[in-house]
Amino acid sequence: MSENANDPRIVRTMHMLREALLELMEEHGFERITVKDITSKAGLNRGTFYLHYADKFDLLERITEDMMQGLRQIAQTFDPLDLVMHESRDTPFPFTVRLFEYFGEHARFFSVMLGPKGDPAFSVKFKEFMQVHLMDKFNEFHHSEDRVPVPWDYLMAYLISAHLGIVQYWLEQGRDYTPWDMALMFTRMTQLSPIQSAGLKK
Amino acid sequence: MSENANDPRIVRTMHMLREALLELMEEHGFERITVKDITSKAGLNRGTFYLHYADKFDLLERITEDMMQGLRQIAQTFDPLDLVMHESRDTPFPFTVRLFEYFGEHARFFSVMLGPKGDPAFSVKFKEFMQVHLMDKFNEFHHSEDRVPVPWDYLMAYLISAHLGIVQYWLEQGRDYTPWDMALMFTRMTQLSPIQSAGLKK
DNA sequence: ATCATTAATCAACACGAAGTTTATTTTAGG
DNA sequence: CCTAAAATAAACTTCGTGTTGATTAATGAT
Repeated sequence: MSENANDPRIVRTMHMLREALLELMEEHGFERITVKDITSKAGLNRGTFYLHYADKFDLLERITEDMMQGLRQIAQTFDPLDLVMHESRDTPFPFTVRLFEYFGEHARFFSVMLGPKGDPAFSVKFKEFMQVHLMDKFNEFHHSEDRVPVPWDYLMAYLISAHLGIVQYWLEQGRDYTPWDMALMFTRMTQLSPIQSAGLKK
Repeated sequence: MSENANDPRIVRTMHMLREALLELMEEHGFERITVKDITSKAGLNRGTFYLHYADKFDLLERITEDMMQGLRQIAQTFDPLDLVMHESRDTPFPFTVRLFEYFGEHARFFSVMLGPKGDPAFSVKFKEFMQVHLMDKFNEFHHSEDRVPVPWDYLMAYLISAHLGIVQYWLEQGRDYTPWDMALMFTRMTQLSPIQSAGLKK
């Protein structure tokens, strides 16, 4: 054989461990979970766990890294032309729609990780992602430092956290709107409020 | 003696355990901390811990409850007249100033708990507090359901999370503005952006 | 200053999970 | 069918937990 990551047994085992962890996190939160819990929920031997992961932290990190990778991949497809195309119309960025679709596809992960049983460090990662891929696109508008009612960095913190809150709430509500609706909310909120807070427009 | 909570030994011990926990959380996060760590950092016998708390979760809950109690006490002093008084002027609510002073007084706690090593469940508690004591005051403006660009509950989630983000960022930055400045930021942000997002004003 | 009360310390204990190791069984694929 | 590697099984050490009983130290009232 000699193959490693392609072995169907490994793929299957890792998948079951990941699913088991997320299910347990939903119930008890990461803190209360033991490796024993994970493997018994996955129907695997406890020793098998250590064949693939160092500990439960390692397992969570691997899952997280995969999800962030997925987000970065979507971010690559971002077209700067969209900024111009959708500036004045009341339509969402296709890029943002795609993001919400991704959240929906991996709803359990994002729901747990961004929820009350989740990992606050992940929220930070997530915010950094939004800073780079959503906010920095708008920073072209930011040139003059004078006469702004609110410091620029605080406005950024405000907006990023606000957007995170929207995603969290959407997941909590069981995704009661479509990704398209949500992306449109994003667009509207970033176009109506923040620009005025920054003092760039009446 | 027969006194209980007044005994200076108890007060001293509990205080040292609380301080030790917060220091350790800053370093390693709650998850990695053991009761052994806490007591040895506090310079106390491990058995002493169990004289006062059931486990490390219990300890954290007690601290948290005390802090929330402090917040609720401040919230009681809120004067509805402030809403009218400060509506059009560019001045912060005294109530909000007082809140930021409180965050500053207990900066270590809030900084840790709302930070990447903190407890996401606390952020939820904190949001609930803001919902009740900040947002619900403004809900008078909300009467007509039709023709709003963004659903009301999503706007609330947006605003609350945004405000939380401001507090978090302020603590991260080492409180580089005064509580007065911060409260003014709150006032400006809630007055400039959200009302327009709600479609109540051009 | 003395003394009864109670907190804090110390040592020992059983228990459970962690992480490792070795031998054995099962499974995938040439 | 047969080989390589993954999964299982069982044993083992280590470590933290939560508890208990005996001892020492401190507090506050007399």
